Amino acid sequence: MSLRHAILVLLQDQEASGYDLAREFANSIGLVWNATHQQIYLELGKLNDQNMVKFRHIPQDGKPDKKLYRITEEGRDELIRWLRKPAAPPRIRDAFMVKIAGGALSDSSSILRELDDQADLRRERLHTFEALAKKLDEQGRDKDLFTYLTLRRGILDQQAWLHWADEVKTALNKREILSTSV
Amino acid sequence: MSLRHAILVLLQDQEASGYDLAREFANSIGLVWNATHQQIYLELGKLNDQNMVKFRHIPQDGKPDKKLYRITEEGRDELIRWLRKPAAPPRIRDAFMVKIAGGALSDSSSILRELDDQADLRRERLHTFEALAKKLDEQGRDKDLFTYLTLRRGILDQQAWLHWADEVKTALNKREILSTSV
DNA sequence: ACTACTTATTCAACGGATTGCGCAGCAATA
DNA sequence: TATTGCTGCGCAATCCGTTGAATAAGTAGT
Repeated sequence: MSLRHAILVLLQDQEASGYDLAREFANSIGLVWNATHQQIYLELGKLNDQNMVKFRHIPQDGKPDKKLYRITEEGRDELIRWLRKPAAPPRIRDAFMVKIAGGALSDSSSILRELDDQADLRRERLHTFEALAKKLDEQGRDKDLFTYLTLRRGILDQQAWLHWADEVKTALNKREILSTSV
Repeated sequence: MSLRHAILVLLQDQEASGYDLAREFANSIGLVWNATHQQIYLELGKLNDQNMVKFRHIPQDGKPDKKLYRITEEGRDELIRWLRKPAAPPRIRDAFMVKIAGGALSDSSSILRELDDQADLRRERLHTFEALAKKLDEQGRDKDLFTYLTLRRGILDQQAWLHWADEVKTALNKREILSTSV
């Protein structure tokens, strides 16, 4: 229910087009909430219908025209109202973990292979988050404290995941050795 | 796309009714995938239409009748096929984190209040997970290794979250002091 | 010259998920 | 006695999200 609110948060700082927002969802906010461009354009349409945002048409040459959206008073009110009431706990839907839970059916080797792939992804994310956090830290992080804290969340999350992956590896290896030695 | 597979994983070990499954989704598997009873009954219906599961009707007295589902050959094949192909990365949708990212609008006190509420929840979960993991460990965890590893994932996740919460608290307190001393 | 990518928006179809409701009887508690 | 809670199943409306595609013009690379 709160793609709308994520959008309103982004529009808080600056006027932006749907395309701009889509890029931010692929980066910064994507850490915390993700959405495709189709969803974003749709939601912007609804927000506009409800007068939470308004836009102006910007003709461009060389590039297609765009619509620059900005948040309205109503939008800001709605956002503040939403911020005040407690957030619903995130619903967890992790397909890879379902595989682990049902792991007795797979063979260890295929689990380990996928684990490594996922670990590569996580490690990559970890590095980009760390680089961004470091940059913020050098600029004095108080200015963008909340961006910094969001990044920290991402960093700790990846680290915990990678740590877990190590546990899985050692557990599966130990098991492999036991079963082959019998 | 894989509520169905989570259900098949559960039906792997034992015959179960929709109600039983709903309870497991609230506990064990819920750690990793959650679903309401409506979704589960609906999905069981579809799985039955596709011959992935079959059921027998159990009349009960004192309690309403129930349908005990079990997995079929086709169901097991489908599950194995699914296990073989790589899982899509989970999409992140954390409303509370959206609030943090847009935290500049809220006052620190309301953020801290909600942070504490969430932390209570996480701490509670941590304890139940730890208790379950300990129990499994004592029974020799190799039998239920994958359940154990799933629990470990939950434990590390809660710990990382709580650690992050501490960071947020100290950061916001420091900031509070700075702003009030000026 | 051809391919691929970037900027920019939108539509249509489908499937997944949520919300809300309804039925039904038993057990326990206030 | 009234209310709440547990066991058990299901339907319908709506909303949210995904997939796939179309359009259009510029730029960068092989």
